[in-house]
Amino acid sequence: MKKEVTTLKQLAKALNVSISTVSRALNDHPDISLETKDKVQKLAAKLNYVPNIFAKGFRQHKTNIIGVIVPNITHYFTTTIVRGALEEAESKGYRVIISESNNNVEKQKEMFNTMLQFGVDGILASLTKRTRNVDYILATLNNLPIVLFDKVSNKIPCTQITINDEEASYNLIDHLINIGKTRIAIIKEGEYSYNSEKRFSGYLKALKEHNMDVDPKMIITVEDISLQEGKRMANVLLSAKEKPDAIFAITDGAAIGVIKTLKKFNIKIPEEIAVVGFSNSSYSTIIDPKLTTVDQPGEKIGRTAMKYLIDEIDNPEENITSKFVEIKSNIVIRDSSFKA
Amino acid sequence: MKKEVTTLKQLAKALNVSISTVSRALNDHPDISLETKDKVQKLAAKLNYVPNIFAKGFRQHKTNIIGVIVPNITHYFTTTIVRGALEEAESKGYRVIISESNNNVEKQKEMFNTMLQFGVDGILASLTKRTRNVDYILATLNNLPIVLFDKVSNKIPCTQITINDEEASYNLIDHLINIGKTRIAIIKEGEYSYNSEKRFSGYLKALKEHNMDVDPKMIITVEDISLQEGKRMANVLLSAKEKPDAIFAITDGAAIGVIKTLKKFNIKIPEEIAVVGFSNSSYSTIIDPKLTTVDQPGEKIGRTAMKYLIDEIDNPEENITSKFVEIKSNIVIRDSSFKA
DNA sequence: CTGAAAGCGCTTACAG
DNA sequence: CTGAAAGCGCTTACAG
Repeated sequence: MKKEVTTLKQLAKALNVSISTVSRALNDHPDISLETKDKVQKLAAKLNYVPNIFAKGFRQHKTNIIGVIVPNITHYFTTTIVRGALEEAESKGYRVIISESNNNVEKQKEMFNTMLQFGVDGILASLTKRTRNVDYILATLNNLPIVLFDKVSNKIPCTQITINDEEASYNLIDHLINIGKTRIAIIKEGEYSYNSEKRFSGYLKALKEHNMDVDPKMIITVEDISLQEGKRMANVLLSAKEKPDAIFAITDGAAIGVIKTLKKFNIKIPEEIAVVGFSNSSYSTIIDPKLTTVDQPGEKIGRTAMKYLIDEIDNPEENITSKFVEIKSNIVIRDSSFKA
Repeated sequence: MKKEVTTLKQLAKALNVSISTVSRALNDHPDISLETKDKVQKLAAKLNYVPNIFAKGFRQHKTNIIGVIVPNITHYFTTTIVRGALEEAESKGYRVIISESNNNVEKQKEMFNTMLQFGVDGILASLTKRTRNVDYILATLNNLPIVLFDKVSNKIPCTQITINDEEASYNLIDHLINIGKTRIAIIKEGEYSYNSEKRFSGYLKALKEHNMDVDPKMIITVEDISLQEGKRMANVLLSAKEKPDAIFAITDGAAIGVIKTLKKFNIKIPEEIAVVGFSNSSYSTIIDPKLTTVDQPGEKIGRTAMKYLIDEIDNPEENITSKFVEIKSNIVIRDSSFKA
């Protein structure tokens, strides 16, 4: 079905010049006379000539395609990152192939391979939560620039873009302490989760700096954090002998689960128990009370990551090195922790 | 930086056979002896040979890449469609290039052109709301198969996948009437919006079939429907002499805006005023009361659309024809319209 | 059963 | 200032 498309050959024939000349004229090569350039370009425009990117890329070992791998494309935060990455890529003449790993390590491995096979110029990836084996990623890194974002891994020596998880988390807890909370619980994931660990260490740091005790009963670790787990773990926390007066759930989803449970028991938020989340997802203003959380600038993360990647594609360096870039995020204080 | 990759040539040299033979052996061509196939395939595996898809595609005038154009990639419904489309495409050996038109007609036009230039094998698109000029799409359609989904246009003779908007909307209104509502308002968009019009006609149809009057005061049309507009328009409806006893907002976002306003005025939902939306977005269970809405099976829409597209790519037909496919959606009754 | 050769559309070092 | 030729990695009709 693909119809005939104008080629250099046809232009050359119509104008009685060589293909080389047409190619140069179209690429504005300095050698070509203005006159020739002019007539070539006019005809090209008239015949709607578009270069065959793949012939070109094939020739130059470049496809102008960048692969993006994300664990779950339905997450709002992810889509804002993708949007930023797309904008940046398109403005520089690149196209983006997207794939979803569904948090499945096997699928992720397959993605890296097919991306390589499809000849992408570089890969932007956020890893699945449980990425243990990174051998194939290291192997890929030998062939292509890779930039990681959000879910990164310090086992991979490449550029990694994250937000200031630890600092933001510290600020959240600091805020809770400042409004008088003294018994702050956290709902987090295990040490396999990069982001969770960072947020947890921000939590610990804040408590320590305020000389507050760390009560193991107030530290809840779940396998896979979610709204459901938030609900469940709020129940667990409420059944403690000494209840918390604030709960930090390391994702908005879980924080919303917590709020739902607290509301069920008619617990006043934030007076009896304050709740804070992380992400500033679009849910955070739908829920009542509106959620205090950390605003993660997704588009900026996406743009920044793509910028670094394209830069590495354009200026290949021999030695691959780790580089950690933190994007600043800010806490957004709302009714779930503070009533004006 | 792109490193050396194993090629047919290298395999041929190493095995002392011709490139043709290697190519055939790898493609399991019946002419080749089992013995040869075996030794070629073994070495290929050992050297980690992956075919260069672009050389192949270039040769065969096929890229195995499909372009997907969506108005806004951050919409949850859109992401579920994309997920379905990705799954289907990947299972058939295709990759997907995604681009966002940001509901901008100029950008959309550019997308179609660069997709063409990048040599995609087909395009899957959801159009921007205000697509008037479709000339360039018709021109593209001459070169490539196009399948439209969600935001479609009957001005373009191609396969179009939507949900049963009219029917679903009819069912919603029917439900409201059955629970005793008699004064049902609708918040919709103008006639430039395909989906809005369909939903509106379902509304009218239901009223008519129940012999209910259509009160123009109960029909609110906004330019661009959103949560904010939902809030605003709920205020307008509340200031009417005769208030509605149910409000149908044609998107969940707007319905949530309506609920927020009603709650502000302490109006009982659903007793005084019931609220229904459309989409079954993830917000619909976050809001209190949970929202009655229409579940749109996004993944199925995506899978179906991609299936049709790939089918058209594989079996090109000479004459392009319109084909309308409706995916069934179901209403989900929740607290905002019915208290058990 | 295997190979030599042409060609997909483009760029570019070389020659003039 | 312009052209002829090689080559990117692959497939396939043709020949043997």
